[in-house]
Formats: sequence, C-alpha cells, structure tokens
Amino acid sequence: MGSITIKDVAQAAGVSTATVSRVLNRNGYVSNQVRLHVEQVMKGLNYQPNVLARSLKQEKSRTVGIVLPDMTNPYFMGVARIVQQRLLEKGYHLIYMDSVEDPDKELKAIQLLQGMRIEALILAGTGQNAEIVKHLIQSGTTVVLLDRIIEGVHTDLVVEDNSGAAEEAMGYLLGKYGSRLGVIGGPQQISTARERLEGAQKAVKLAAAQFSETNYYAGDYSRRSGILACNFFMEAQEPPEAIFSSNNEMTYGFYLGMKERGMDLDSVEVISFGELDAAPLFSHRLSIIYQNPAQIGEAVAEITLKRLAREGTGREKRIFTPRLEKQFS
Amino acid sequence: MGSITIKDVAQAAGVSTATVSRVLNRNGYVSNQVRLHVEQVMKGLNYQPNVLARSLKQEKSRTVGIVLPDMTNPYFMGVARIVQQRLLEKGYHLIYMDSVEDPDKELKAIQLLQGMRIEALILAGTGQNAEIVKHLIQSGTTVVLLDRIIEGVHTDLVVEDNSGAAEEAMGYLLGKYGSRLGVIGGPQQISTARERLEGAQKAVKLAAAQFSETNYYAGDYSRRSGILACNFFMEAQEPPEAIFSSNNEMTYGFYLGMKERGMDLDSVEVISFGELDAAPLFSHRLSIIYQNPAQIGEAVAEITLKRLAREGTGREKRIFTPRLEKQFS
DNA sequence: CTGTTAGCGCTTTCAT
DNA sequence: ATGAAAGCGCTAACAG
Repeated sequence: MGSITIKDVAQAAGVSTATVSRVLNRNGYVSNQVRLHVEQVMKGLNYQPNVLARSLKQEKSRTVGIVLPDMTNPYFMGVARIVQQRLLEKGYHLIYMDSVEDPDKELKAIQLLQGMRIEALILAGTGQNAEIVKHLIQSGTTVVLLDRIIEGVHTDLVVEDNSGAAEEAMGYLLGKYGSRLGVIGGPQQISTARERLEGAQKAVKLAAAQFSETNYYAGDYSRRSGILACNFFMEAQEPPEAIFSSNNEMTYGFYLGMKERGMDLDSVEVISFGELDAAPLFSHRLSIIYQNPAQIGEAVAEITLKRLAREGTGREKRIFTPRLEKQFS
Repeated sequence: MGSITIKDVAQAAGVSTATVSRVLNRNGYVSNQVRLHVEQVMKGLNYQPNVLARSLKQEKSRTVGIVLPDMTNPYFMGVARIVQQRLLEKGYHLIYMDSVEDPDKELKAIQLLQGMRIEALILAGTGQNAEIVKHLIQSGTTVVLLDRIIEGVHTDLVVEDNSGAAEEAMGYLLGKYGSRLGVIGGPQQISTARERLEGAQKAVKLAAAQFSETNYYAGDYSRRSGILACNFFMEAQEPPEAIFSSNNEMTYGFYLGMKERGMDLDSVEVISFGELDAAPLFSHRLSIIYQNPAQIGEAVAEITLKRLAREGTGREKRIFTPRLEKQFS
C-alpha cells in the first residue's frame, strides 16, 4: 500500500510531523501561515490520516460495533441507519455485524469487534452470550442492549414495552373473538418473544378465556415458521378467526401460508407485532403494532454517545411504547 | 482501556513477545510445549490480539469497505450479507456505509474508508464520485463496482443485464397493450436507470409504437416518486392500462398511489424491475424481474477475494441476467 | 510557535 | 527454538 503518510506531508511542506499533526487535530499552536500551507499540501497529496495508527496511539478506536440478528430486516436496519448517522456526526465509526440469529456467529462477531478495540457495543442479541458481554463491560467497554434483554447482563437498555402492547392487542382480539383465536409465539430464548407471550397470557387471564395448546404455535421469528403456523391452525378442528403474531416475519409467513392454501387473505383478522412494509396493500384486516425504529435509533445513539463522553450516571433504561394501530373495528 | 496485550501474555507465560506472536500466527518455530502453555495463558487471560496494531505493522488492514445507497433495501443487504460471510471466512472484515443515495455522503464514506486503509472497496455508487474512486484504484486499492457502473471508472464489475431485461418486459407489455402503457424511469445519473430506460426504448422502437411524454414519468427510485407517477398517469386523459417500473421502491409507491386513489390494485398490469417482498400477496397482475442478490453477492465476494489474493488477470466483468417471471398471461 | 522524541501493540529480521 | 530490537503512522509531552 503506497499510502501517503504524515511524514510525506511534513517533508513536502518543509515542517515536522508534529506540526502536521497539530494542523490535523487543530490543537496546539501553529501559525496561520504554516497551517494554510500544510493544508494546501495535504489537499494536493490527497492525504488521509491513517486511523489505525491514530487509534493505536490514542488507545481509543473511535469505533462502535453493532451486532444485529438480521440485517435484511428493515426494522433493525432502520435503527442502525440512524445510529450510524448520529455517531458519524461525532466522529465515530459504526461497524455492523450480522449474527443471523446464531449464537456462535454472534460470539465470533463480538470477539472480532473486541479485537478491533471498539469503544462501545450495541447489541440486539440472541440471548446466549452473556459471558463475553459481561467480560466486555468489565473491561470498560460501553455496552448498550437494543431491543432484547440478556439474562444476567446489567447495562444500558433501549427496549419496548412488549408485554404491554401484546396485552392490549390480545385484549382487543379476545373481546371480539373469545377463545376463537391463535397466538404465534417466538423463540423463548429471546426476551422480546418471552415478553410478548407474557403480555398475551396476561390478557387471556384477564379475560378468563379458555386457552389450550390448540391456540398456540411455537414459532422461531422466521418466515418459514409463520407458514407452518398457518398450516397448524388451519388444519385444526375449529380454525381460529383471528391471529396474534409475535413478529413481522412470522406474520408475513402466515399470509404466505394462507395464500398457498388458497384462502382469502381477509378471512382471518391478524395483529402483527412489528411492521410489514406492504401491509396496507394486501389486507384490510391486518393491524400493526408499530415499533418506530428511528426513535429507537435516536435513543441508542444518544445513550451510547453519552456513555462514550463519560457523562454516565448509573445505567439507563429507555422503554418505548409501540403503538397499536387498528385497521378494522 | 485496560485491554490486555501481547506483553501481558508474554509476561504471564514467561516467554518473549516474539514467541507469543509466533504461536498467534502459527508461523516460525515454537516447541509444542511452549505453544500449548502460551495458548493456555491466552485463554486464561481472554486475550484478543489488537488488530489495529497488527494492521499497522503489516501495512494491511484485512478490511474491505462496502458503500451502499440504501441499507434498508433488502436487495442490497441481501448482497452484502453474502459478501460479509464469504469475506469473514477468509479473515477479512466488511465495513458497511450507507450513502442514502447522496453523493456528498458517499464521498465522506469513501474518505473514511480510505483512512481506515481498506484493502478493497465494493461500491454501488451514486455515479457522482468518479474522481476519488479513480484515485483509490491508482493507489492500489481493489475496487469492485456493484450493480451500478460509474462513468470513467475502469475496474471489476458485477452488474445485471438491465437493458435486456427491460426490453423483454416492455416487449411483452407492448404486444399486449400497444401504446396504452406507462414507463416509470429512474434518476439518469445512475447507470441502472439509464440502461433500463434504454431497454424500454429499444422495445418501443422495435414495436414501432407511438410513444410520447404522456407515457413517461421521470422518477428518482424513491417510494415517493412512485406515488407521484401514479398521480401523473391516472390524471391523464387516457390512463395507461399497464406500467413498467424501473425499480422496486417506485413500484411500491405506485401501488400506494393506487390505494390512495381508491383504485383496485388489479386494475393495472405492472412489471417491476426488482423484487417487492410482499408482491405475491397483494396483486395478481404484478410481474417481477428478479435480481438474485445472493448470486450477485457470491460473485462480488469471489472477485474481491481473488483480487485481494493478487490473482488478478485483467479486469473482470460479470453480467447476470435477471429473470422476468410473468404473473399473468 | 515549532521540532525532537518516546511509545501505542504488534510482527519480523537478525542473533544466539 | 527463542529473544532482542527496530519500526509501522501517529500523537503528546518536553524542549527550545
């Protein structure tokens, strides 16, 4: 790599590397004349400071890592996009890693980031890697948990009121359909899935409804499991008239399932936790619990930057309330 | 950052840093006994080598940058996800940047990556930053252009036969509807938009159809412009009976527009260049030109790794053929 | 105001 | 087979 260095600039400008460094970082004293000249030279040589060397020297990388379970999910990318913007404004870089919901890959990703000496980790985790995360925190790295809690890890948090929103949605459905409805749950290692199920159960209890195994399908947040859920419910003695789905991918899968079975997409009322991009186009009976990724991204960025600036004062827990928008009443 | 270093390991193991480095990189000679012991100590201390220092020393970062115009677009993320996997397998990190289709942000992103001393750049560009890209190539950085060509930049390429697929689609529509159709074009700075329009025009010429300004709407690849296109066409004297849309976002916008106007979504036949996730669910008259992001990602990764391994032999140009799948005939 | 110098963590000759 | 030492590009005392 014939990259051009601070030395080249110094030589070309006829000054010392220290001076170049000073104009680069606009600290220390340097005469206006020299500054201008050096800046000229830097432009001319198309000089880009080597951030590796700088980070090494300063013992801070000005880099933040974010590990997401699914980078093709617009919800997570919506969050990440805002975070990146905000961090960039403050001179931090954001490194994305995709765990694909796989704890092993997640561990690898975190270790990688650790090696890159990230100053902060933003994690929407699988819930299975508490150990290394605790290690990270202990070693002084800022950790912000996003969307999902990890058992035993105590740190800053930006989450949603999953239970509350689920309860509201289920309450509504129960009032309308009694026990003639189905719930599609997510993987119980993931905190959001647990909480959404809890909320649903609370509503059931409150309504004193009769619920059995036939009312529940244990999915895994994947599209495929949404299709399977559809088959499960539709092949039952008395198929449900309404569905509560714990996440957007499963909702989509459920509709695909209906399509495959040749059903009218409006034959079942559905409430989905999490947005489906095209929702308004294909069903009049699909309601959405909106999560507002942009708002969450702002909160994550704000907390992360605050911590990085050492303005921390105890751990922070930010809980957002998703908004159920009923499509049908 | 109280990070633990090679020195700590050396001390704890009672050997020199050189020895630790040797076991780390499994090169040079080191007795099995010592190796095992050192490995023990590393585990015990939870040592993670500082990649910054390593990169600095070796003058290679083992890092690849990718700049995408829209990270919430599943097409690009589908490509990126594969690329990341393949690179990771070979020990390279992938740094994502989002230009949000903004040339200025794109420039900033590229400069940032340059500062990080990336060894390769994968770029789906706005088409406006030829200068810096040429600079990068000259300085020895591998550059692979993805999806979009940049005028004046000669390097490896992974693209699609935009013109051909557009021509096929338009040929089909023209045969069915003659001039009673509308074309939604993209921003003409972007090569894919130009090529798709070219293909469409070729088909028009071939069919000797009468086309005027009322048959064309100049969009910008955004959802919003799809809505505007819908308004434009539907308020015309004789609204078109079919639409060719140059990208997925605009297609989606067009449907949103129809919805807003209270139209039946099946009242117009549509062909969309690029996949709409939920397409099968909401229309029987929407056909898709599929782009196969996974396949493209594999190609990008393969070429990038080949170049990185200096197995290059002239520039490579890989053209994929998108597949038009007709929904209706 | 500017230059000299030490050293960040690591790899890599060169000795031994 | 192992250690000592130089140096990657940069910043930050410390001198002057």
